[in-house]
Amino acid sequence: MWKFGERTHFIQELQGLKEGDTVKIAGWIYRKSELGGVVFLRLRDSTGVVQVVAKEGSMSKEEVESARQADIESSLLVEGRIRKDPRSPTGIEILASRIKVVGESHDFPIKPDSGEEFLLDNRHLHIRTTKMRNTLLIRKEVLRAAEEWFIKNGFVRFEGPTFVGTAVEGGATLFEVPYFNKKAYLTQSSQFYLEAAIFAFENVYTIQPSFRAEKSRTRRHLTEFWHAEAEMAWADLNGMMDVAESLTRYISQKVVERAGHILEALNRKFEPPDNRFPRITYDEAIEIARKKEVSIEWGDDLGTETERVISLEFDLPVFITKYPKKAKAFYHKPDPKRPDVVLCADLLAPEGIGEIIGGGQRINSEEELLMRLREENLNPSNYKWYLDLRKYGSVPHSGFGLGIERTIRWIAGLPHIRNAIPFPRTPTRLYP
RNA sequence: GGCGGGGUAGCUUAGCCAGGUAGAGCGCCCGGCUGUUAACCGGGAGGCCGUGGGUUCGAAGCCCAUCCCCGCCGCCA
Repeated sequence: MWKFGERTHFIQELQGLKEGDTVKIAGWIYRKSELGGVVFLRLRDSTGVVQVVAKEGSMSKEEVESARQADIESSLLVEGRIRKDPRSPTGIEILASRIKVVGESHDFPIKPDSGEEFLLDNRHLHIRTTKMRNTLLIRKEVLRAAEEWFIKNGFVRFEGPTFVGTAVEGGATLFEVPYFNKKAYLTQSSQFYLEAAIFAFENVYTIQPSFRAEKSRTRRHLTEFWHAEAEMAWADLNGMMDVAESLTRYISQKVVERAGHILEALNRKFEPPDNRFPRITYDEAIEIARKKEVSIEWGDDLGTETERVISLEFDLPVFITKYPKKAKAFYHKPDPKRPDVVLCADLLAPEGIGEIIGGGQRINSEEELLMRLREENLNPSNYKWYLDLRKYGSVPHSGFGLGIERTIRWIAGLPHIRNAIPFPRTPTRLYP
């Protein structure tokens, strides 16, 4: 790890040292307790926490006093000797010979009993706390594992634009932004662009933010969320589910493998799914829901209640396939054997978390696509380039989008999706 | 868009139903303590009870309006 400034060791590296070794460490005051002439500082850096002891004998009275004046989150440079002492929280501590306050901090606002809204207003400071750092380290591993799976499986990374001219899905809510003398929108999915990319690279993926201007005040919605999307040439619905399942399993296994200790620190007992994910049809889902006395009409989209009831029936993530055509967006390919349903699949995470993946097989014939656009009262001229993709060597293809924050929420067991992202954006939150 | 809950000290909140001088814990400030672990002990400061109006001798509490926040449903990842 790169070291800058005067420090000789990261805190994690201290464990291997001998009693009496001289070190210079740098960090922020995590906790402080004073007792007469002794000041105990627990100093945190990005690798851990260690107790620093400031007392007369190894420091002047004035230096001890200046350590006493330093409050929580002050940044310090500490020079001292290693001491092994069972009274220290980690069994090791530093008897300071010099403490330099680099940046003062007075009355740090984040306190143990701070409320949710206060913490969100102070998110720029809250991310320093143990719980937030641990949560964001899980996020890091989820993103890393996702990227890694795609690379290992030969997918080509491809980015769609953030500014777009038209909606991907008719009806979905877009953020409008001024674009010189035109109107532009923030992308809500890169799907269409990935569909263009398969003709060049076959199997492609992207991991980038998507934006939805829905006033959804729930624990599973953000207006800006990170979206891992994949699109595969020649893949049918089952091929798509194989990819989605392999990716999801890989992410959950790698997070446990690399950050299992962090999940433990978050008090999360998480078993990565081992077995093959069940795949049930919409029709079967309706049956299960009705047995659990959820009233639902065939043709309705599955509500949150239905999804929860179904996901609680399985210990594993479960795919629900073949929804009624009218419940899904126009680009889903109707089942040739049964045209009132489409070849789509949603993946529901266990524990009532709900949908983390949505996808399916796309219509690959221009005629069929035009027909569906007209059925949905959409203007084909708005989809000119998308229709073009069906004119020049079209192939069967499928794809899906995975919600990164929803996946993090599931794996880390978070009550709310907003803690799965450093600076959440919701209908009411644009600060900090 | 529909339904429900809530705004009281820097933070977390009690008090509201049954109107009568606004209370606690934490934090903060001062003092004490040479082994603290979210230290402990003593003292202190800090509130137009979201905002505007009404009822009343008297409103944090009742009534009306309004702003803001949170959750659930819908929509979705």
